[in-house]
Amino acid sequence: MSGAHRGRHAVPPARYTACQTNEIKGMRASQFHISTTKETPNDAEIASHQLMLRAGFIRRLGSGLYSWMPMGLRVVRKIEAIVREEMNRAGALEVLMPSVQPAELWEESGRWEKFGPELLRLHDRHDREYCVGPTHEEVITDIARREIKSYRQLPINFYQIQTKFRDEVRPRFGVMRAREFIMKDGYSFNLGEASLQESFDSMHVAYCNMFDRMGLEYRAVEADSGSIGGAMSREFHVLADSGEDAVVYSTEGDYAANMEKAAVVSQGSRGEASESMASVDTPGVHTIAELAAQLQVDESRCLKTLLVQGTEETPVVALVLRGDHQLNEIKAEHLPEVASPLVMADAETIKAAANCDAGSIGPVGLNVPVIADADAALLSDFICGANENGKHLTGVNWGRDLPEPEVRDLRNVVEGDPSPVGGGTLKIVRGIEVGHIFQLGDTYSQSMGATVLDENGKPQTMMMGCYGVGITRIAAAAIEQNHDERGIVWPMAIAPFEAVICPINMVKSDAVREAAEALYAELLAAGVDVLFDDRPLRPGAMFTDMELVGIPHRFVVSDKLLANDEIEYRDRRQPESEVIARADVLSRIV
RNA sequence: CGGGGUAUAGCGCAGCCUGGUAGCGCAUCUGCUUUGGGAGCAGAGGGUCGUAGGUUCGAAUCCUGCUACCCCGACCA
Repeated sequence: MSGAHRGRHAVPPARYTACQTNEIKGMRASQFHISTTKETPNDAEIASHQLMLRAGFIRRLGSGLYSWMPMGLRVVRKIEAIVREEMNRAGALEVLMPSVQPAELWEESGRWEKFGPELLRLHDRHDREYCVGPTHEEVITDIARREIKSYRQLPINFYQIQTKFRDEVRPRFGVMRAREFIMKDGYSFNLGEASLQESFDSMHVAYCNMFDRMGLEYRAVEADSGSIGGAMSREFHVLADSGEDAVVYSTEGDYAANMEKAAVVSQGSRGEASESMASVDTPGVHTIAELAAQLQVDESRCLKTLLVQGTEETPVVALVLRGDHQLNEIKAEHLPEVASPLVMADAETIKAAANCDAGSIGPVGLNVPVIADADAALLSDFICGANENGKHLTGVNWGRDLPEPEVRDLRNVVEGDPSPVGGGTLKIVRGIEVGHIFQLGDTYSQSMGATVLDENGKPQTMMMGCYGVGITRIAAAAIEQNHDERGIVWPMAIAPFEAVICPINMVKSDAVREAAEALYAELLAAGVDVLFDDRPLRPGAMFTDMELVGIPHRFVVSDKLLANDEIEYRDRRQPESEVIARADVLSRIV
């Protein structure tokens, strides 16, 4: 085609080259904006928030609202570039949808009602209702139903990288949980489950590629798919001690799951009853810890009984767990007998149902349905509340002193539990959720009428998958995982600059200036994204700044070193610097 | 939305208890010196003390309302 049209141009058209963010490489510090602080802002709680503020990456505008400053934006752009490349490589197509969305679409899907106050709603001058998009299922489904008419156009996967707004109850931790944030959201449209599974699998691979390239330690875990139902769902967590989620993984095999989802495999069998049931006085005992301490027994021999809201037929349900175990609320609210979302019974309800206060409830003689966790059901000669304030029962046995309970998996897994898949035992670590992929099925396509004609000319509702990545959250998560007492330690792929040149006393030494300029030119030519710190700063201030900002490679140029044709090199992760030959510079980074 | 806390210069804080007209460190600006781990000296600029009202001769300080922000519990990338 170029040949056919060339003749129409008096001058040959310019040759367009690929333009990616990374093409704009290099910077002189004197031409940039670096604003670091020595002191930690007092409202920043976690390391990433503190360091991003101190290093001048972000500035707060209002609650949950942050501006990205030039240094920080470089990180965001690099993360975006990696995400974009991996999405494109997986065959997804980039679009850009409006962030303001008409209410009508949300009414069609039913979410205008369902999505509570987290949805920021607004009116235009004609008093029409809109929302600022927290996500884009409605818009993309609207696009798909207009654009996609034939099964021949499927499968197709659209994505965008865009600002989202969620009116979080409590924004915190800086950009980790902001109200406005940048997200990559993608949506696949498929004909049939098998095709959906293929799209899902390809996204799983793409996500692994992204996080691998970013140099992050992460885990893909099984997750609860929420109200949508039994569809496939995977969360991607960056591992960091400050993470808000508990991630469970097996010491052997690939099993990994969110704590919410991790299944307990109950083992062992119930012992013989050897004691007879007796009542003991336990004045002032309200917790399992107090009970175990007073009776000199292990918490695992005690039962805790929680009353929760049930259904219309049985408004109150008792959930029974071993004293040392924690209730898994997600598992509980999935039970048909239990209200969803889970609501703990209030003091009045407890009084009415058990005739006592919260610290003294027990399953014996309790006139509500009793559902026991599998491990609680295995206990014999156990201790539990007597449904009378200040009293507990000892030597209690299922089947003898009270009916056998309904048995379910109700608890959180604990470290050392057997893995439900593939052997090994479970470990628990903290994670920050930075990605989530799941199969939506036909939830939106059904309610919004997104169909295609199949090969028989029959309309078929498309299946959908939904794939999210928290771009700005990744920046924060990467810092949580990679920092030390001096500042940030960026992985190379998402560092604001890959290397920095620090000249010593350049204002006085033309030799240092010339050598630093030459090194800058050489690194740029080699394609290194390098910052030339040409500010007239003393060395200490310069080093401290660059370590706070977290640039992975540092080259120091000084008269002393130049005399031997040497450069000092320091890897940000290493405790010491080393002197290397001038000629070896490139070998350290490229 | 419940519970707790804070609001004084760009940032971090003192002053408040016991009212008398605002101070320290960092940062900023000027000059000189300094230059391998956040330099020193000298000087300068910058605050209607969150906001509205009340008490008082007089309020940063005492009282009341409001607002904003932060922290702890139910949501999510």
